[in-house]
Amino acid sequence: MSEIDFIDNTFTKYGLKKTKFRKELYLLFYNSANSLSVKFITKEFASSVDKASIYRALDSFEKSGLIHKVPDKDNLLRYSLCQSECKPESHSHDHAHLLCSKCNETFCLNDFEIPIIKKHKGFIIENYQVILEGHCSSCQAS
Amino acid sequence: MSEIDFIDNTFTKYGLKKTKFRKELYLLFYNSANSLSVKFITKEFASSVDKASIYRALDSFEKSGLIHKVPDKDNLLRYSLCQSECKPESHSHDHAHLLCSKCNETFCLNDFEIPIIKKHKGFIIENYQVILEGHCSSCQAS
DNA sequence: ATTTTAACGCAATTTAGTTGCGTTTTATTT
DNA sequence: AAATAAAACGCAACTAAATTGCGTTAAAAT
Repeated sequence: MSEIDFIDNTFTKYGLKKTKFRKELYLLFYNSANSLSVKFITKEFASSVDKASIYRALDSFEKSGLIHKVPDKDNLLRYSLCQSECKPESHSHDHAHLLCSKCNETFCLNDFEIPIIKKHKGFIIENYQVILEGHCSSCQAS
Repeated sequence: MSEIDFIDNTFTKYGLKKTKFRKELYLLFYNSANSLSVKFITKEFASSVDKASIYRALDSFEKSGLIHKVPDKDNLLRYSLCQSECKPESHSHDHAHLLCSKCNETFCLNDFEIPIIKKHKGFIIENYQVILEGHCSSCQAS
């Protein structure tokens, strides 16, 4: 199945309209190894797409379970493609994220193993995330 | 050593001026089990202190190593008293935080054990945090 | 007591993100 | 294929968090 077909099927599956912009946006996530910040996405679509449309698209993608929020060094909105099969209202992303303090990128470390904990000192834990702060491979030279 | 003396010594140690507001602010952290949001702090000082002063105080406290940022459910600024001895530019908070999805509070779980990892797939990890999402004890009844 | 410096209040500004609304485009139904 | 319904769009206005400039006040050092 080609990328285009995959995106087409996915949009149909989640009842998303296939507009030029939204397909391109999803493709951007699909072809990106890392997470995408709103700033990056905005630049990518330059003046061709309004920011309101970008925010609304990201929001509906997230609600559909296509992408998920990831932590950002500056506390801004940042999203990453869902690897596992996510459904609306049941995102499950028990993998670690690395925030590079040099390039400010966020990387998903899908193979980072985390022990599953469900209770701790009276707290009921439903979901958790591990944020690693450091330097990514590209930023270690400088 | 009384609280007051402790705060006095700490302020001297880090070259912070002992103003009424800043001493009260630090005391607020000192007497609080949990983290404090800017909204809470603002309410606490009502109209007596300007928000600019609050933000500046928090910033200088953080730079001095007295408090550290903690994650917030709504991505807002939130701080917690440093437990270990932190120095400017070398905060180290390898403990977990629990974000309660009902009351939106953030709790530091200082006794939550995390295995120390320093390298992973080319990444150099300097610091990390674990964010647990769930319900705190007070919010389980409802 | 004087000077220096950090902290202050107030107001204006910046920036991320949201909302309202009329229009366009996609999907559905006839 | 044409008409209708529904989602997505652009534009502009708006909200709220956080920051900054600046003249004034208060604490620390001389």
